[in-house]
Amino acid sequence: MNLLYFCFSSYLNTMTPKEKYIEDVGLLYEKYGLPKMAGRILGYLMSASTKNTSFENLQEALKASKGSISGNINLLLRQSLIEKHMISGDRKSYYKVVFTSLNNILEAKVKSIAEFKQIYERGITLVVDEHSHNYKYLSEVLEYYKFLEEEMPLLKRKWEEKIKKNETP
Amino acid sequence: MNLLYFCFSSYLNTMTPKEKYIEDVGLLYEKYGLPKMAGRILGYLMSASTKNTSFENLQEALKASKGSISGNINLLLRQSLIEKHMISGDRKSYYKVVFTSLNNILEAKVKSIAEFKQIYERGITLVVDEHSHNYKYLSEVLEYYKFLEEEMPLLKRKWEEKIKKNETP
DNA sequence: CAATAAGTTCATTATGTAATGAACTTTATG
DNA sequence: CATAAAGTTCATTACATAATGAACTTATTG
Repeated sequence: MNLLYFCFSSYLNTMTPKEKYIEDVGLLYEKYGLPKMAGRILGYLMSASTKNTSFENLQEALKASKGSISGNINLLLRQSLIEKHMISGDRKSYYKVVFTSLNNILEAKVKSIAEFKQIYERGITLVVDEHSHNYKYLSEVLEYYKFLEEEMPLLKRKWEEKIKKNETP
Repeated sequence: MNLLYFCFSSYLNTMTPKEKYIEDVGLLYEKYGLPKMAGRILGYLMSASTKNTSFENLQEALKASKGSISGNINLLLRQSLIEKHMISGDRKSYYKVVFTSLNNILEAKVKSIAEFKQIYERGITLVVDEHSHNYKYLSEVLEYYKFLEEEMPLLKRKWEEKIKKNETP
């Protein structure tokens, strides 16, 4: 993208659908706790039409510093949201979104359920009066989280079975 | 809490279990997107042994400014996480955690599922080659979100039935 | 082995969000 | 109706987190 285009596009406030998409993915992931740049990287990788996306590609497309790209790539690698692959005879690193870990989504949910469940369990030990509003409140919420904790593995299994059916019809 | 206690407790790094609890609830909610102060208010309200908690109680317990308490109370009210109640002959406002909206938890989840689903739907329109890694990736994730979107209402119903049984045994 | 490419590290700067506190509005009371 | 209590608003300050960019490491190639 050259300077002329850049000036025009920002003046007229136009973006290609792809550029818009990248920014929106960035914002969505930011909303759910990742750095915006990490989200933008995911947006670029997800909407990429070329097979191989390098560090350099990302830097140019997202117009960000090496440091930021490097840091956020490694964050995404640690969270298994992307993976690195190499091409023989080429010293660059290439990245793509991870295909396998769909259950990551549910697993993250299960984790957060466990965290809240613990907080409610602790809370209940601090409320002395068993007839109080709070005691009843905390007990019920706790029940709900226990329910969710039981149900999540069932949901996971249900998904796995559905996949199996589709693969061997 | 007097100054002497404050100096001691911070110097020795001791906190009552309740104080520790309030801070931990604050951190947990901060992690999931609420301002820390809003989380601390929830922590205080949840672990309160007294029936009525006023604005003033909160301000004293959390050692925060009126402005911060006010802003965060109203945030929590808007999100239906707490509710206000009045006492006749008393011009103060009192607050408590909301008992009813357990399904808020699931509903928030359903909303976030819808947001991600939309992002994947948009992404798929940007990837031209139907045999590419990304096309397959986005299609599968999209399937998964559709599955979750279908399952959530079922889960909700299951919970409601479980509650009904417990109420009329 | 010098030169360069690829990526990392980290001190500095920038940005966004939250808390503060003083001034203000609203409501009640003697 | 003056006074005070209860809470809100908002400009300012503080804080936490992210991005930058230059110096650095590591690997590669002519």
